[in-house]
Amino acid sequence: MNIAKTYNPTEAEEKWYAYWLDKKFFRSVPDEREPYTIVMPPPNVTGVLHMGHMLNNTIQDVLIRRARMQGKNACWVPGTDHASIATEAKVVAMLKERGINKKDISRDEFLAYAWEWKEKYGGIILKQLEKLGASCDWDRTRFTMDPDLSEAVIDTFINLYQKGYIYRGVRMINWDPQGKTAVSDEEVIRKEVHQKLYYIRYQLVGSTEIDDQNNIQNYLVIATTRPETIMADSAICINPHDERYHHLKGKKVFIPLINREIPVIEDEYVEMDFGTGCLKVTPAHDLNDYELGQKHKLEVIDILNDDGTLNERAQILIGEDRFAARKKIAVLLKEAGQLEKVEDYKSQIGFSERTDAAIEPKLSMQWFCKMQDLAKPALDYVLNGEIKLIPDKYVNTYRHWMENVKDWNISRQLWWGQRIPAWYNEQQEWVVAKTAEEAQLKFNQQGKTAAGLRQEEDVLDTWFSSGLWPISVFDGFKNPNNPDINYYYPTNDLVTAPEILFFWVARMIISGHEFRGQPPFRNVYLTGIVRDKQGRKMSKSLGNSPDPIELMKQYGTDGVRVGMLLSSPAGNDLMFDVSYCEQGRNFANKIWNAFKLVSGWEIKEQPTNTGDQEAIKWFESRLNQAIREIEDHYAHYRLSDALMAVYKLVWDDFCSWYLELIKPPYQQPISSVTLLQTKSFFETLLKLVHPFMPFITEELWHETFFGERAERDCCIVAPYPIAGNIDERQLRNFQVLQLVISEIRNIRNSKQIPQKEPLPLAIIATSDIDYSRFEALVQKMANINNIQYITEKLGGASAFLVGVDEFFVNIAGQLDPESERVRIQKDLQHLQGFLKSVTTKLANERFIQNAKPEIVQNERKKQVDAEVKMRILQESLTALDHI
RNA sequence: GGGAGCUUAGCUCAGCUGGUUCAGAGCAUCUGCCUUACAAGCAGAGGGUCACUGGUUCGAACCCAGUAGCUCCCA
Repeated sequence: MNIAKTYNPTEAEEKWYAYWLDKKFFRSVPDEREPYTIVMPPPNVTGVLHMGHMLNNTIQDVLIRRARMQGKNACWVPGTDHASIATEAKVVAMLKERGINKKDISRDEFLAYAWEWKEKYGGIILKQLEKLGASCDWDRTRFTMDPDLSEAVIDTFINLYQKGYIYRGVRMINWDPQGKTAVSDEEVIRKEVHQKLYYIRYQLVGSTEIDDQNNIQNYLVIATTRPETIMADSAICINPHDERYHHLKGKKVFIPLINREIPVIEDEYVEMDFGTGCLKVTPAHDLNDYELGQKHKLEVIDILNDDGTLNERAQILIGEDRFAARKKIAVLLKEAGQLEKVEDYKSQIGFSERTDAAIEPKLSMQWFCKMQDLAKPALDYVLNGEIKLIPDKYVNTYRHWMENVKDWNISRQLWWGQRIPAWYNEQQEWVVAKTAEEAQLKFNQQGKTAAGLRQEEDVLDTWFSSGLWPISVFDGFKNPNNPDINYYYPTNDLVTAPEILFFWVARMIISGHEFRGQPPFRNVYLTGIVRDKQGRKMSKSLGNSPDPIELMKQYGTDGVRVGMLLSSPAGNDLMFDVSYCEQGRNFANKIWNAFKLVSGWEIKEQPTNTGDQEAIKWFESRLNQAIREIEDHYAHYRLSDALMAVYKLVWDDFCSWYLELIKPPYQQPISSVTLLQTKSFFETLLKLVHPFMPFITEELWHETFFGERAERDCCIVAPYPIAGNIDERQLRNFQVLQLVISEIRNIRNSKQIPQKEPLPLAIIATSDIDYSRFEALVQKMANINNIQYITEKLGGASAFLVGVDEFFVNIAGQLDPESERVRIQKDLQHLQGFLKSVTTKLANERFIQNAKPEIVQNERKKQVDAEVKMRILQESLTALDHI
């Protein structure tokens, strides 16, 4: 048999991925089988594969491959999303490099460049997923801006508008002055920032006042982190209960530098112990102030331009950037004697997820989606278990969010994306319509002019389109009754990150309910965040993320997949370290070598011997037992546990025990019956391993050792193993046998007896185990040359106890009675403690009364067992005295 | 400030409905082996006050309360 010494992943990976594609194993079309569907969370079209994708897509591939092998019609839909802000930023950057300014070109020209960019770079991440072995149905690849999907977005917008969910309004929004667009609350990242708190004097209008200390008080002091916004102040607010400021009630003050008059108002909103207790109210530039302003009907003065510079309403520092203005105004205030002091101050500031610019609260006309009514049924799906979150600790988080949901700002001041289907006339009146013609018609119907018709400039938030993903990928909007959507929807599992539970998952559930009356999926598996060894999130800026493609080159794709999964329980962060991949690679190598061993055996037509029979009988049961365990792990989405169970089954049970048990002596043939059995075991193992390690399993599957394979006889579609009968007695006997062998090896080890030197074994068997059937196995595994059954203790031998049977290894004078005694006494002591705890328990009446009968029964059995063992050990101790 | 969660071996994590002296796995470590499948390996071994303090219970890693430390989400 000509087989390489170690497994060569690269070759196998290319070969089999191409083969699978060629044979269309990933392709899914509706048929009579049970469907199993996953829609891939569409990665950002600007993205390149990172460790998070690796984890996420490995999990999806494991699930989909297992389902496929289980005979389900497995469909995994891949795709990308158009990522408005990120892509637009990339395109703007590309144009800049070519010397083109976005301002100088038309929307259509810009979009042409954007599509050019998308065609060129947009497919990278999907190609990379192929390397990972992702068995997606690539024929179904979708992009959120594909014509059909875009149309679905537009239709949905119109539909929601007609139902009254979408409205237009001036709101305080999160403005990204760098991206020059609004971003949703979820796209704002809060960070703690060191700032300064400026204490500024506002001169009172008119009379002077005398304070408690008889000082003339002709000003008040406010504390703010944003002195550059004082020009936008509409009022000063005090708490009505604040006795320090009763004298200010009904007064007016001058804004420093510009000397505009503003009133002092009262509201309990003001915290008396924060700052000075006087709050400047700036409705245009702070959310809370805006609400306060609404309540008190204050003037709204917006002094900022879209790019974050001050406008003419500021009166001073016009054209300066907000941060430059802050520094300058501090100087101006100081010069004017209005700056009392400056303190250091730490606070949370929002930053744009995309551009990292400090978010500016800004009043703006935006499109909103009312969420409260939509959220209700979406919450219920999760609360009543129709959709399961895994792990379920996220149910609470989800509920909290859904119960306190705020209206969703769906408009973005960008060009790349689906343009909002709203139309304005020259009067700034507007209608919602799919086309210009329809808009015109609508204006006319309303008796309004359609003159100067122009479409809304803004596009819709990307999440608006990805929220439709599970329906739109199956064309469920235009053709709500098409065979695909009817067959695949609702999908089964969604695998995604907890960070986008609300961004995305909640919105898919909302759309699912709204447009199909059904949830989009049954289970949401939330993966953790991939972190580095020190627990830091992997990021480009830290440079602590390994390149996945490099990793796969180095450890093999199978190795990396195993590495990713080994320590990633659902919802828990994964402290990634390459050593996991190493472990994965080693596992691949182990399987490879096991195959090398088995495939190299000479066969002889001869009956199996007893040892082989027992080993086969045992492994068969062990295998079935393991299959059940693995099933249970899968059923609970404990993928790393399922993998570990497979790992141990292959490495420990199959390689370390089974193969060693049946391994013929050097250059001796093996019985054909045993080999046939082993071959079948091996195939079963390959199938169990396949979802985790698709490549090496497929490679070995086609080795001629397993016989000729038909063209479509591949591991990827081989029927997934189903657990058969388990012979409990055989498993128990083997546990004893393994302990015996282990004890003998231990004696050999501690006594420094060479491996090659055979030893004799004597047994006092009082249990019901028929050791004669296992003689050959013990001899082989522990290098025993002679087994005797005795009834009297064997003096001068090293003795040990397994269960209630006693074993003696004659180590020819090497026995050290003293250390034996110590060992036995240690055992005895242990048993004494054990027995004591059992007997006190049994002596306790309340235990007998309260504990379940089987527990009591078990305690009695423990008592008897311990007593028997102690008697035997005691006898051994006296026997030692007679040497 | 509000909410959720975590703390078990050197590391990463299991431990379901309290019931073996229940403390477990993988990796790492140590010892001995180049034994014809595999040194990317084989055979053994050591290692923990289950964060802390109380309580409930016949019985607590598990239930309850408090304390400390950490993480995440929201404001």
